[in-house]
Amino acid sequence: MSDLSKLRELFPELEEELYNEIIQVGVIKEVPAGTTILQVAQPIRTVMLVLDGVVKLYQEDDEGDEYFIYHIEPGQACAVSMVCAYKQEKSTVTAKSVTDVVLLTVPLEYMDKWLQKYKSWHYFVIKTYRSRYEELLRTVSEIAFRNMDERLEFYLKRQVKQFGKHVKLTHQDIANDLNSSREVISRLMKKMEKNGWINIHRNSFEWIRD
Amino acid sequence: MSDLSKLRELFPELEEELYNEIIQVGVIKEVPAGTTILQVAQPIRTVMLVLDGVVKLYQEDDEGDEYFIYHIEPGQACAVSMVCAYKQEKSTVTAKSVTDVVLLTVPLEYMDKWLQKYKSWHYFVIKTYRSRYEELLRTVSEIAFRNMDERLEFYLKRQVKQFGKHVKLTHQDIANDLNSSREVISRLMKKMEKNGWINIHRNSFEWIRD
DNA sequence: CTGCTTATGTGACAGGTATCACATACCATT
DNA sequence: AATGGTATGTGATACCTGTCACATAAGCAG
Repeated sequence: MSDLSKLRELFPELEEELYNEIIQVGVIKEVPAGTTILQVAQPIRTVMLVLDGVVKLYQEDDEGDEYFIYHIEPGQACAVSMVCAYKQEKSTVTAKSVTDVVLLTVPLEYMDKWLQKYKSWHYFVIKTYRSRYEELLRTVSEIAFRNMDERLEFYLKRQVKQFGKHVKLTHQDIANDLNSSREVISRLMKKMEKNGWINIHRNSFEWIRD
Repeated sequence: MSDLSKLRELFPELEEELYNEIIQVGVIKEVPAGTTILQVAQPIRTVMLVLDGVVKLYQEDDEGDEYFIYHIEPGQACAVSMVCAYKQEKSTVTAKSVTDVVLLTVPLEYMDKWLQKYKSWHYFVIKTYRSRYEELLRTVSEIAFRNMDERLEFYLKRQVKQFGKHVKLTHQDIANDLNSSREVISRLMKKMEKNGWINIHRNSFEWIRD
């Protein structure tokens, strides 16, 4: 399949002329699983569209602790790379490929140019911010109000939704994403297994409820 | 001062024709301090621009617990009321007037109409989302990584920045905003007073450091 | 099969914070 | 000045979760 038709399929809301521009100036990047794609601390000079694979976004603090925020899927753009275009705050957001990923990177100057030129791009940018804003609100609510067991459940469900009932993550991975510790996660997951919610395997778990 | 010139002053980036439209279709609402202005749970049919006073945005959960997110000042719009235009998720965001507030409310249908018609409105909407998105990221980072003493410091500094060195809030108010309890806040503030950061008064405190 | 590496299980303990109980202090009103 | 209502101070206690120590189990390489 050509890049053009793939773009059309993944981003169906854009204008025909814009597809052509994207193809012309965009650079396809293939990134293996586990690569750090961007960090807010470093100035970013490109906007990224995800064509294939899953990218994970998380906050990182000074001591290297992480907190999982959300996934970016094919057909979505990285709101952070759009934010970075402008002023840079201290918050250290990091994007990492969870699977092998295919990105389309566009130099930042086109971001503004296209905002001037294409209505569809405008809507796309607004849509991206809007949905990410909502997602962040939900995350705030989770951390602010819920205990670890509830947050773990919410987290696991998100992973299952993204990757299917059989999710390949160690307890340590999960603990990192929730800024918790392995032992806590192991204990809570054991409890979930006893309650018949999941099966625990080595390096993975399986959601067997709902 | 006329509404028009006030608009121009507060929202200097908009187009002349748009100012006129806003004046024509917008409704000025004066809201006393302490009023709940919007809740995501209820469908919202207007976009709100703040002309005067301070609006506070916070998350609320089922049991009525709150978590302070950010302030909306004159010259800013409520990103939530823009989000609400579209799909509605479970998260219950509430906006409340902290001081007496003057709002300009615009029926939601103009949101889209103006996006079609005015470039400046597009930029304004994007700017609003972008800055709120950044703010939310910082909030996530605070709750995820910091203990109550650090979050309290961050919170108090924001209040000081917004209202000046002398802030009128009881310990109970603060505890509500941070989803903590009065006793905890009292103890931590006592410690801050001992360290020479603040003076504690009845119903208020005073920032005396930095 | 054996041993090595990594993942998971589990008890003991510690620190942070929520909760309860109650004391004290401040302010407005009479 | 006395009273009542509200705000603040403070100890005791309990729960949640992070940490340490170590045991057990699963998979891989030889």
